[in-house]
Amino acid sequence: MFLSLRAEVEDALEGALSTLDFPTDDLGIEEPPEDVASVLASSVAFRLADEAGAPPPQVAGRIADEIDADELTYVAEVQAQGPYLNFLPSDAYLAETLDEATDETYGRLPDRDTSVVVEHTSANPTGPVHVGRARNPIIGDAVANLVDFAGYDVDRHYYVNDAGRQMAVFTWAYETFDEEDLDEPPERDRIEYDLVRYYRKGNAYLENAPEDEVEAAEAEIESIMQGLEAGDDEAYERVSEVVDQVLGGMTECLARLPAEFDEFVKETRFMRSGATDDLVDRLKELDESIYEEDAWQLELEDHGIDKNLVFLRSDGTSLYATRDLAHHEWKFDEYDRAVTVLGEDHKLQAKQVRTTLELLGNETDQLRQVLYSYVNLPEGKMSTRRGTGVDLDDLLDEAIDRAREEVEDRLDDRIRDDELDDDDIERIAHQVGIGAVRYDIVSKQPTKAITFEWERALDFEAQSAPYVQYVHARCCGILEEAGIDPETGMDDVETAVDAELLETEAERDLLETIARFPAVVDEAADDLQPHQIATYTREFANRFNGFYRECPVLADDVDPEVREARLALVAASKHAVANALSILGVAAPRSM
RNA sequence: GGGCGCGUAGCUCAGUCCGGAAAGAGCGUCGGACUUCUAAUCCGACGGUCGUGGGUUCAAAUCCCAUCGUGCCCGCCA
Repeated sequence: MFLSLRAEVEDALEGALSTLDFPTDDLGIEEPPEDVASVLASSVAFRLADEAGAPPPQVAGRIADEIDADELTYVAEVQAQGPYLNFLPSDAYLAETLDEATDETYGRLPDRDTSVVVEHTSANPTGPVHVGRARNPIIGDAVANLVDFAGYDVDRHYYVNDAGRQMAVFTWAYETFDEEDLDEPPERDRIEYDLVRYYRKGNAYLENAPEDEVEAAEAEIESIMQGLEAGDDEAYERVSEVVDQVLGGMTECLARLPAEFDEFVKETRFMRSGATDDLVDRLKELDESIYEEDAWQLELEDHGIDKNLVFLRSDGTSLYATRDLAHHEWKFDEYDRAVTVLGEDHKLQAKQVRTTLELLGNETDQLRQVLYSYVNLPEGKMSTRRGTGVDLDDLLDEAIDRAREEVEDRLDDRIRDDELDDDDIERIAHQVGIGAVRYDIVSKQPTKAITFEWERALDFEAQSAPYVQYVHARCCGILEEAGIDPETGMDDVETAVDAELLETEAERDLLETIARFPAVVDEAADDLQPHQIATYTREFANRFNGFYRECPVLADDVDPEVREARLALVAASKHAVANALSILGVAAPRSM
């Protein structure tokens, strides 16, 4: 609805400016500050002051006079306030918003008939997911949800690095050592916690064992890598035994967030299919290709990249980057667009990949990269190989535990009786605990550095998930009290209500905020920035709480018609906040 | 040394791409509001030369230049 209003304002303003013989290239349309009653404004009068030979307020006045608001549907009035033009919303605007928003899918944009693959997480299958990389699945999942909600057909991919040296090391260690060689029991009863011990053991061995033993081990590792390169089934199966098990465990951990995938794409796939070999041949043909120090590389200096991209080692094996190029060409074949969420340490590599894909004749506009910076510990980086770091499972467990304590404490303090049973408490603890962890991460710009601290990560105070979740619970509470089941009975809400009955400022503010939701989705999806949705949920919650304070819905002294209108407003609010939370991947509790 | 991020209240952050209305939240501090549709809420107060210095503009947190601090990267690793 906001988008229609905006289009209408643009048209009207453009018309008025051309009638007055002013240029129309920049309409200066902007969103006014909060304390101004309009929904859209324009500062165009500043720019026109010179040309008009009059001060901005006078110019604004002339433009306002030129627009006949009676001819506009969504604009009730155009006011010149000083140098600014303000467009006030009409009742029709609010009525249509209310009508649209009482639909469950409110905010979802029309299908664009465009497929998008969102690749995220793609952590090496070496062990438990740690918090250092937890931003990736959380941001990645939210980006995928966002793009999906914005009307694209989305597939979620996890690109599995199963051909790198570390997987050969892991395979060798898994085959070489036995349970009794390991120092510690698994930290948790799940397969990746068990197997990571072999990986750590293998790495420690390679660092500390006598030289001749290390050499023998290296020979074995090398033979695994050569086997993979040759597309050898036996090597592939040996590595897969480790990869599939570890990945299975990691998938369970990620599912707790929840972050789920449509497909796990292994990089060995592109070695076995011959795609990597073909790609190497094509790379060799490029003008930028050179053969130096026995290795094939690409000189990208002319394209603003100082570092050469080696694509074939002197021993004839490919590199991660080579396979990733083949992987990207495959994605371009299968999808209209590709989005990759990756850590900022891959930035240079991402640039090389993009440039090289372009040199190979690909349309790289369809590739977008979302970069985030890692979460570090106060004492430094987290590492699976060294076993330093906080496991994501532990963080989630702790968050749930603290949320449970919180629920129980609050239950004791409650003035009202809430009929929360043990299942409710457990459900709320999960929704709030995990929601808080996700929200904390997804609500910030991904490029900001984060240092992990328990207290901060587990802060449930306002401006975090529970604040927004509570608004949803309040909506559900009102609906239930009115005899409507928020999960199944939302169709029972009377939607053909008179929006003019919503006459208080709090009601209109809330409705205007609801009206902006689809526009927020549109812009956030364009920018691939889910944190814009989080910012919106905060504003929304703020507005809703204002309404909740000022406007009783079910009280006895509320006029029945006003009651219906307010109930519709609550239903609309419920949909807006539930959908916004679902984009963020944060649960929307029915009670808390 | 070079490339790319980040720097806004004591703390954690929106706002910066696309310049406009005396800079917005939350936490913390202080003071208020539960016989009311759930107080994980709300209301009020205190708190800022938007890292620093220049420039462009009618207008700069936002654009340009310089500078300082900080993070990441600069492997025939992934």
